[in-house]
Amino acid sequence: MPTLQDVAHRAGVSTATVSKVLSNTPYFTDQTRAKVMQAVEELGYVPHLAARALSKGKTRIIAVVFPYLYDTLFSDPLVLRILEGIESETSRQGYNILLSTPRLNARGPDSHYKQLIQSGYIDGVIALDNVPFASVLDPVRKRGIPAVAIGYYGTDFRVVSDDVSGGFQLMTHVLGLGHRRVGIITVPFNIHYSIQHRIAGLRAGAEAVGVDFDAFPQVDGDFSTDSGEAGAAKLLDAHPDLTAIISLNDRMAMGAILAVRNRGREVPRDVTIVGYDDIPIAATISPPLTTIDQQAPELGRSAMRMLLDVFGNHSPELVKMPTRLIVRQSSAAPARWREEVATHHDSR
Amino acid sequence: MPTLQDVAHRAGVSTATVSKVLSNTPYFTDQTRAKVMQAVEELGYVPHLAARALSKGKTRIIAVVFPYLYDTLFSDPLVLRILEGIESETSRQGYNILLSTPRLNARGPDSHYKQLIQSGYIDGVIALDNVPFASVLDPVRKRGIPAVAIGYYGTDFRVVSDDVSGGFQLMTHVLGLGHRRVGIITVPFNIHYSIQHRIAGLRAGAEAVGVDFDAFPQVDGDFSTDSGEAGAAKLLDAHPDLTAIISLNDRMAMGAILAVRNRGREVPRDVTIVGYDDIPIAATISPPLTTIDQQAPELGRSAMRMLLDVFGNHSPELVKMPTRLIVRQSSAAPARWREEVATHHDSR
DNA sequence: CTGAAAGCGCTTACAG
DNA sequence: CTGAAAGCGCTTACAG
Repeated sequence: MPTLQDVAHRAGVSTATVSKVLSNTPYFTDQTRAKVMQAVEELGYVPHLAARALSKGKTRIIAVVFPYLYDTLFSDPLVLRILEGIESETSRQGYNILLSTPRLNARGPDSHYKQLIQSGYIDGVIALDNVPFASVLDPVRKRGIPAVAIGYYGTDFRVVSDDVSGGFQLMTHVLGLGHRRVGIITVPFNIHYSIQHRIAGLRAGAEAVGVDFDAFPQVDGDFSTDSGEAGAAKLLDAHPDLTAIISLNDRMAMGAILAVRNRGREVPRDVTIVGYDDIPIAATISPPLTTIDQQAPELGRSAMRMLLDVFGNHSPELVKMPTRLIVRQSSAAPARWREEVATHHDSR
Repeated sequence: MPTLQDVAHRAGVSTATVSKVLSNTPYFTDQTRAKVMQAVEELGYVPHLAARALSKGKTRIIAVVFPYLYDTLFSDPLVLRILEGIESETSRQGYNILLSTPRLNARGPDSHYKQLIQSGYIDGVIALDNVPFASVLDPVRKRGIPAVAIGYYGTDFRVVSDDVSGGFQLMTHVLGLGHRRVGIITVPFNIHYSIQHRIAGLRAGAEAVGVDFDAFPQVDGDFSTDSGEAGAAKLLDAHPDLTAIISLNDRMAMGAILAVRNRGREVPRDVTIVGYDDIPIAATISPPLTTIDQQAPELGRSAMRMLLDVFGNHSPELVKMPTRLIVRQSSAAPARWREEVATHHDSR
């Protein structure tokens, strides 16, 4: 591979000159500039990034860190959407993505990851950081590397989805349809900060309509479809009069739809089901799912833009990404069910 | 950050000694070894990867290349599963993943990607390479970087799923249930090599049972759920007597289920639907989908292991990953439908 | 068994 | 406007 030296020789100038011309320093004759560019062209010269990294102290590599907490990391479509957003902005800016999925437990992330962070390979970090018991950003902060978190934790510079508003939209939609017996499938608080905010939003939504949130039965799932099915089963069996179930992610909502069907009822005729996330599949299942769009790709893009701000020594403010209620066919007014319930039961 | 020099000073030895001790060269007093290790410990020394990369010519960075061809890249669950496999093996071996998603068209991949490949940052490449008109591995080959393709194209060292066998399993399963009027939803040949092989497998399966494959109607989709729904609609409207539809991916199969329902029929009672890929959602939709498991994570792991072989100057043979037929509730014998069809129609 | 020295390919004050 | 030289932090023949 041709080096800077080779280019310098062929152009008849010093390596310093080549370097400066290539980095677009001003104050150069058009002539030298042309000579250099021609030599670059003829030799097919491409800068050696490791060498540049060593002398500049900058690698143009961004570590994208998704802690490997649950097995859901690689089965969660949301992760891929966020990655898509980060990638689009990152490549547009000429940065590269080093994908890191450290194992994380209460004692912190694994040592291979910690070495990577300290290795000088990384200009900046974008991390999903949403668990209370440990942060993948601890070693990053210690090392003084610019970092942005997508989540409620770990650093001053953060991008979050407006989970409170999402919860609010979901609850007011369901109550607005006329439902008053609503079950909720959530996830243990300590697993995920976002969930706490979504719950707060649900509560605020109920209060706004003048309904007692604490009267609504809740069960815990673990994000998986199976846990949603089990949770909905538990809710429906304990509270047969429920007309709606709010699930705090889409996959659990899909499980809830199955549970409703298994009990010989229909969605949304008998029970309204709403989810959260708007994963790609949500629009195409049957019935298509009413849910909250988090704008995951935009979350990722926004994080990368914020990181560039941090590079520039700015102190960007928290970005709170608005959520959007996506109304599809899985939610409907409860009226019909109430009218039909008597005859429906008789006909069995 | 402490450097090798700092460690050398504190341990009272030369940098050469520190370097060699750390790289586990033999021939050292236990004493010097201990002194060095202690200094490393006390200083919290971590090697600077860019410096090491420059002097060794090795970065321990693997580029994982997913060409950005269709928008399906980031909405295809299979991609995430393959990435999961690559990641697990890669991190186990102490390598890092640089994720690259070059834009690819007939003139080849974009120039940012080509620069990256030539930049000296990359020790090896694992690429999804499955389109006939251009290869992301061209620049890699030119640069002489070791590479493994997951797919039918681009390099001598390849890992593929046994698509022929997958097609064979699918067809013999459907025919084995007794179906003889089978529609097929595929994708234009020129988009994806795997599809050609799956079709060949379908044909072989039909021939093995003594059925004329060419008598089965085919329509083209584009991998999306919507296209599957449209395709199935076309098939069912043109051939109302079909009792089974084979879709060459799961998302199109999910669309096909919708199309069946929209026509007032049921899966699998009236029409059997089978898919391909076993994406995570396939098990949890209603009815759960009969499909082919490609073992995507194992495909990824296997590619990384093969790359290590190539690093070691071996010439690994093509790996053909076996597929597994996953029988779920979306497929059933057509008998019942045939018995009921008359009365069923009358009752409308 | 250990060290001095050159070199990996770039960039960047510093001079001129 | 251009260049000589030092330096980024490591590794690796080569000596001893």
